[in-house]
Amino acid sequence: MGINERKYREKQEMIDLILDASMKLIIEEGYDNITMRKIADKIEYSPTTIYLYFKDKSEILYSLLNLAFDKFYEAQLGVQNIGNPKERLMAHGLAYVNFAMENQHYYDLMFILKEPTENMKCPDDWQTSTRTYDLLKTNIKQCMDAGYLETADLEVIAFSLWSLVHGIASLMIKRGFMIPEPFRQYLIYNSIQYAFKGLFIK
Amino acid sequence: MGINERKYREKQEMIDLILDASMKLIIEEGYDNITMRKIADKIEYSPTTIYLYFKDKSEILYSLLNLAFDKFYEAQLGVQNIGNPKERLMAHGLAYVNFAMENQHYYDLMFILKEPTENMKCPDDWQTSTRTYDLLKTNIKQCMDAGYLETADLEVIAFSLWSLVHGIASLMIKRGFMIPEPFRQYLIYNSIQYAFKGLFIK
Amino acid sequence: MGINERKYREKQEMIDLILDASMKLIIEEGYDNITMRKIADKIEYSPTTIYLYFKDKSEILYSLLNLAFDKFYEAQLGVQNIGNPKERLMAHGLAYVNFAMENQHYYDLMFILKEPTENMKCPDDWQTSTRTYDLLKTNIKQCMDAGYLETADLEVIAFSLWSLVHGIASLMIKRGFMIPEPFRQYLIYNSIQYAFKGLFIK
Amino acid sequence: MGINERKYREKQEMIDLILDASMKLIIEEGYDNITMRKIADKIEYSPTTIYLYFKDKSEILYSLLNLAFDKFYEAQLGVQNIGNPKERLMAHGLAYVNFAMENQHYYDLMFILKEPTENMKCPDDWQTSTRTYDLLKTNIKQCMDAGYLETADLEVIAFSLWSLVHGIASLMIKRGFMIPEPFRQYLIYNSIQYAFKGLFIK
DNA sequence: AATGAATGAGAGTTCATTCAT
DNA sequence: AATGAATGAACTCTCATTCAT
Repeated sequence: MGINERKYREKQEMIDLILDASMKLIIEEGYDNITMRKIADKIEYSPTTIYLYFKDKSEILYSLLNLAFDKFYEAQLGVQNIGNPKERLMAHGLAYVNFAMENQHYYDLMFILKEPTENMKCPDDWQTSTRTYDLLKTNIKQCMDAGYLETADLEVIAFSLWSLVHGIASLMIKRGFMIPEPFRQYLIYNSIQYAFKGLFIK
Repeated sequence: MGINERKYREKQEMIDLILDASMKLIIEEGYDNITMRKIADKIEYSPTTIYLYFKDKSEILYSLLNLAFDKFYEAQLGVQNIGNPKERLMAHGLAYVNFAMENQHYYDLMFILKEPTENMKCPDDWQTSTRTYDLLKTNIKQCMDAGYLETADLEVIAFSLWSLVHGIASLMIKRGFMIPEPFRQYLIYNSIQYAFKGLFIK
Repeated sequence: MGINERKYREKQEMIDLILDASMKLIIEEGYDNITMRKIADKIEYSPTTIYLYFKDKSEILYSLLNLAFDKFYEAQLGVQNIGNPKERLMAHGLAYVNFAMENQHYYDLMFILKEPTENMKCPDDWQTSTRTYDLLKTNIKQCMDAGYLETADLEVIAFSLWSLVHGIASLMIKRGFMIPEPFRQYLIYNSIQYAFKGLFIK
Repeated sequence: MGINERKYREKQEMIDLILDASMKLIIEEGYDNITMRKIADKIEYSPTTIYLYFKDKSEILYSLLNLAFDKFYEAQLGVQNIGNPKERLMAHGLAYVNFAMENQHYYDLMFILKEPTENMKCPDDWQTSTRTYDLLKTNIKQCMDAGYLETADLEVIAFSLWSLVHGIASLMIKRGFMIPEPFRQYLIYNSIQYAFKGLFIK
């Protein structure tokens, strides 16, 4: 049992090593400049070795994407223990953008880059990505029920809010480098405040 | 003079020919499936010829980007003759998203894809892209002055609104295919309405 | 002694297992699509294990070849109990082609494919393959002695007959798929008849 | 015109160069040990260059095959001016085997190796290979008409004769190295004589 | 006896680019 | 002005094989 466990652990470590290296490469050289050889170089193994742990390149990228969605989902769960629905919804928005800013490359992978999702063959895993959207809808629904938001089509409100935070996040990721730091935070925080504030009716 | 003019004109025509073909290829096969050979095939010249008009591949993409920004700017100018600032601002938002939806590949080029802007060496051309942002700010300012919007930091409002429309546009471009058509338009229109409505105070 | 015997028997079983799997693979996927990994998969052992029983891949193929020659020889022995030399010789020819048709991959291995024999290092085992030729010569000799065949150089007659049946067999194996089944049998049988008939003088 | 002609000629020369090198490689290292890189090395060009003249590897092999069939057909045409049908038919058989012996690797390509024909996508070119068979049938038919051969199913006789010469040829190619030279010729010639002689009725 | 881990060598192919003409 | 010819560098992936355990 001990032996199998160790082997399993070692296998997992190798997988993580490869995924880590791949992610770093994406960060350093961009999504479509990663090659099997570069990954191999980074982990100091031969390219062949990677194929012992991943069927092919797309499986690596797919794993990376799933990892990102998991991290993402967990980051959002953090706000769910806020009792007041209004505060919770606002916190949710902020958490969304904060996650994006702190994990820009994961966010890129999930919501900006085109290829990863295009190359994904098994879209049954889309649930991984809709989980979070459902969370948002729940929070909005509770705001509506508690009278914080005007009664309206839930889909519209949800898409509206998602667009807002996604817009902020992706603009910041793509253009943020042009905005000096203290101001960047200010802009993020107040934009969310400003837009959300308008929506609440009490 | 006549000769030089003709030569200049011919050179311009060739440049346009190449850019047109490149854009078509992007539309047909996606940004990173364009190759010099494919461009050459499309214009029915040899690959070598392209190098007489463009230093290298990235210069083509850079030109394409500038072209996109021009088209984009012009599309937005269309709403400027609306007299009422509130209506004008709302129309601006809609025009933004509509342009994005109707010119998804241009929009991609400008605001979503990573490489084109990364490979761009001379960012002094950023002005091309800020022109449009200035337009937005002007419209917001006039709304504020006319009492339609609460007085607040112009930068915050502008970024907030840009985020919203950019969010809508980019989500639709990346995920829109999952949403059936009549509902897509409904979602776009009402999301904008919903978010903007909250901001106006009269 | 018992222990050693058991070990020897086990070793033999493993060798057979590997050879069986290899032959099946040849049949299923063709001679040069066999890989050590596929053999290993088929026998549900690791690729490494195979190397405990065979020096390398070519040794497997060599063993397979020997196996084929044995099977081949035995198949021909079947006609030896026919008393009449003329009938026996004709039966021999038919048996030859029938074996080839029913064991196309073995036949391929022995007489058509190039690599197996080329890679074979120890051609002292050629005797395995000449055994059968000797059988043919014996049968021809007896036909000559019994006055069924004109007296002539035995080597010439033997080579002539071998050529005929080998020609039929290999053409059928390589091109047979183009000939619809009932006609294929007809062609095989009658070609042999036709050619042999000419040779017999009574 | 002169220029185009020269270019065309140079292109042809390059194609021939590649085909020659490929054929030599097949001779030296066997059909499935040829690689694009080895061909490139042999002609002292880069691998990429080959792709300027051939779509891919299989196109090279396909060309080689066609070349072989052409050569083969022409070799047989040589006997057609022999007036007497019987002599012509016998000469045909000899010419067949002689071609095979003198162009063993072409013969291999056409009639022995499995892959080339398997990998060929466009079997509409099979006519190239049936041309020769038709020639054989014509000669047989004329022998029958002239009373040299018993009246029988033409398909049977043709297949019978083809099998004979193909058998001789392929055995010689595969096993010929074991037979010392003066005897090899003797064997070939007399086997054909022996087998044919039996068939003729006058 | 058996294997998991690892690898070097090599496969076919594509790309942006250059050079001589 | 235009191009045909050529290439180096790179790509993903597969194979037989070995070594330590």
